[in-house]
Amino acid sequence: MPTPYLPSSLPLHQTHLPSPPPLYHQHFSSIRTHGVHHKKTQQKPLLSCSIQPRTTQINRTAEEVQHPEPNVNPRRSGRVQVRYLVERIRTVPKHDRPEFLDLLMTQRDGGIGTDDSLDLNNLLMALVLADEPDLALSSFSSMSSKGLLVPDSWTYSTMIRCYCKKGQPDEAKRVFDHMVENGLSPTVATVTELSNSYCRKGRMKGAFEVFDTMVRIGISPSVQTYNCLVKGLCYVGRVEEALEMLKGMRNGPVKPDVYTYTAVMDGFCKVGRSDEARELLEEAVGMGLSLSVVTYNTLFDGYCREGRPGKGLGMLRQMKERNCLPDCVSYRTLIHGLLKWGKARAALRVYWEMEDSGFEVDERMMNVLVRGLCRTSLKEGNGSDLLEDAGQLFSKMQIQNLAVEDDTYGLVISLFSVKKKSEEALVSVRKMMGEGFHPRIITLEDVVRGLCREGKLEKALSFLVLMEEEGMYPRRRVAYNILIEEFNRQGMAFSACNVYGIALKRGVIPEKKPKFRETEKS
DNA sequence: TTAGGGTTAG
Repeated sequence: MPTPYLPSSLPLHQTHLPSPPPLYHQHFSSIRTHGVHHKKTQQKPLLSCSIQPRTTQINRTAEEVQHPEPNVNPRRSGRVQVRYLVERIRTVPKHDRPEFLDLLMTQRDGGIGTDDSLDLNNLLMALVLADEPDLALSSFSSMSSKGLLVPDSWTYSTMIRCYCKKGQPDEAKRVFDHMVENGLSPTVATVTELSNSYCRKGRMKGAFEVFDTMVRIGISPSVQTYNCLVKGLCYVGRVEEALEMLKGMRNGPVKPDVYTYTAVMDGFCKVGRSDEARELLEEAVGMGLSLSVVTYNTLFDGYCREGRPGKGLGMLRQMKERNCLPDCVSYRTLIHGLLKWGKARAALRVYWEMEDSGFEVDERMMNVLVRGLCRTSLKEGNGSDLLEDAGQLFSKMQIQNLAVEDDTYGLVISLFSVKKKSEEALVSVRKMMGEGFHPRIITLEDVVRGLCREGKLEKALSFLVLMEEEGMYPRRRVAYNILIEEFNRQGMAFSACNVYGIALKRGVIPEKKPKFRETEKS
């Protein structure tokens, strides 16, 4: 397949410059209107002509009417024009954008309604910024093939960005090589992006090739360039090499910064070497770097993964002492980690702290937290004091209109049932079903058992019948057994008989039989 | 000239 960045009609010879012919260059920076156009427009280059005031323009498109001009005054300055174009592109629905571009390019004023010419490089850049790399590439092809645009350094850099954004480093590399062959020098940012595009795919060979080329052609790598490589090495598990690179940087001209340290630390954390990551953190402090919250968060995650969330908790204190404020991610990471390792109480304390610090706790987090509290409380048995906390959070979710997930409902209902709060359990079952969830059988059995334990046998029975009618009860026999057993235990043999009869009537033969005591039998 | 590159969670 031909690559769109080099259309066959592209006047390549003209780009073989170190320095372009003067006349050409004149056009280059402003209008980029080359090739032969319609006779009518030859006097005025297609895209650079000035136009009449906007009021006299009759043929305004529907889009223009619908979307009033952004309040920007486009001047020739590239930055302003790019920003203006980005805003305009964003006002157009995605599927209308190709058509909108055609319009922009065919309108005599370049569609920007001012005296300024439309700089096609700006347009391409605007497309990239509006997250339209494909459109930028196809526009580039058609511009080139129509002879409207002869690419310069900036055009190529924009193309490189497009391909990187699309996750196509090889395509980007081809543009880069083409630039190098033609003596055009991309900036260090562009080359870094290219190298990073390889890193993100774990293709370190490609990344280092780009790095070598940049050094060869005299572009000095920046700290960002190194950081991308460091991160790439970690990504493919080559953490030792990443560490070596960091050490090399300490003695080299480009010193490591907090990003470098964080990247290597993350690498170590991801392979279960959080303690070494911690050592790096201290080393960074020793170098006078001021740590970011991300650095700490990385370590929190590492400790939590390793099953040592308590270590993370200690670091939370330390970071505050060092005047680094925790953020949402810090709290979320720790809460998740603590819950994962069964430290529900500690998680709850972190949650309170998070709330006190003014952070919003999202739906998912609340669900996870409530479930964690319920699980721990159920495990701890009767002595557990967590029911109250779980209940409080659960009602808070409802007050705040946060969606309760079905598993959360299930655990809360079980906990209510076990803790002799059957009425609450019933309310929640109703609510859960009202939201279209189907309680699990085990949940329903917990409810029945709970009602029995509280002596609400009639209620248990009618609950059972109701659930059956709702089609919720495939394992009915178990529930009837629970009821019969409970009636037996309480010496209510006639009620047990009653249940047994109902079960039979409904086509279930319970394993448990009503038990009459001696006195009752006689 | 103009834009643009690097760090954290589930």
